[in-house]
Amino acid sequence: MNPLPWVLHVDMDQFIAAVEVLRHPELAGKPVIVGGNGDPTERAVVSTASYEARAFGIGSGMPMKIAARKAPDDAVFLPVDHATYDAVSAEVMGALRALPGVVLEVLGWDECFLGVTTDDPESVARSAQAAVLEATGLHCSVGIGDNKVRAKIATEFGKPRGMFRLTAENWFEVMGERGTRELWGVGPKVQKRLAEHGIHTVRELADGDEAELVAEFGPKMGVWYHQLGSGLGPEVVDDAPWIARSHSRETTYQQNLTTPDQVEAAIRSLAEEAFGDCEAEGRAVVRVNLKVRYAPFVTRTLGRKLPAPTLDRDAVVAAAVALGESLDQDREVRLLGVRAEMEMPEGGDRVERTPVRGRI
DNA sequence: TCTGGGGTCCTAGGACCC
DNA sequence: TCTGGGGTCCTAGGACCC
Repeated sequence: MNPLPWVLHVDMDQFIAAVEVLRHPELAGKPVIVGGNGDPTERAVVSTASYEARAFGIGSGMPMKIAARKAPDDAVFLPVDHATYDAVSAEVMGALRALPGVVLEVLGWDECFLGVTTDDPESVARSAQAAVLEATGLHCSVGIGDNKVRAKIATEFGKPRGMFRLTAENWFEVMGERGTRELWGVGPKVQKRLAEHGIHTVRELADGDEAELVAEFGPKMGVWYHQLGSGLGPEVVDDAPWIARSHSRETTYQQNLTTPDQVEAAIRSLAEEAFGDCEAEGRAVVRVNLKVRYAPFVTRTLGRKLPAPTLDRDAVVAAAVALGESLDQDREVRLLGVRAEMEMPEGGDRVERTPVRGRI
């Protein structure tokens, strides 16, 4: 057989919960729920629930208060511990990067793409699983594809601890009759808009009229969604170091902010922290955005380009505070974020990327 | 019922210039 | 007085992902 280029998608099984069980073995077999500071009465959401907790209908993204109502008496709530997950993630990536002949692209704490040219991708997948288990004691699933889209989607069929191959050959057989929501990059809004055009399944999307999709979603996304229906996507795994394009800070307040003074103090503090990330990288700030959630859960964004790229802390904070003055002062603020966008890296030319957002 | 915090990228529409 | 088309930049907002 001829060696061919393959894309493998490696995804840790219930990563955060598994890390917690690893260091607290007595939790094995119990419903474990990790989120916020571990107090289920506070405003926060679930980061990860163990398989035992999922059996009670608890899942990531769910408010902790709701999870607490669904959870059985022996459930364990734990705080999110970023530093530990960072460290374990680095071990996982290190073990995978050491596999012979692979290019590794990190997607998040608990997942990555591996690019490899081989005539036996399943064998590479087994090696990857063994390497991760050996290095960390954790299990992972692997999707094998002829591009990133198919590899990513394949992983779901391999969970837990398994693998699945999805290519042009079996794409429609596996995905054709499934809903568009199962595609990577199609969320609830796009699913609904597609349905309004009579497109409900993956096959219907592939067979859809591209001009109609472009009219609905614009020149880039229209074409992208159409191709997604056929499982088409980028084939190149890129190991270039990831460079952040923006930094932000966001906080949910346990009590709503009700006065202009409280809002200003919050903006000042968040802007200083976000600026600190830019400063640490020595990268100038070009614009400041303010993201605000009013009660009940309405999001507003305001932004301002700075007169010139700057590393002046006071100028950045002042810009954020000035934006805050145009907020609706009559409404209560529950969650507030400040985003400080940074100048693009030198050279400007950027790798063509998957229009699937959210790198980390 | 109650909804995190970190990101990325795309689009619409207005302002402005030639 | 009535009026073009194209390009670029900017702000605001939307959608999605982990």
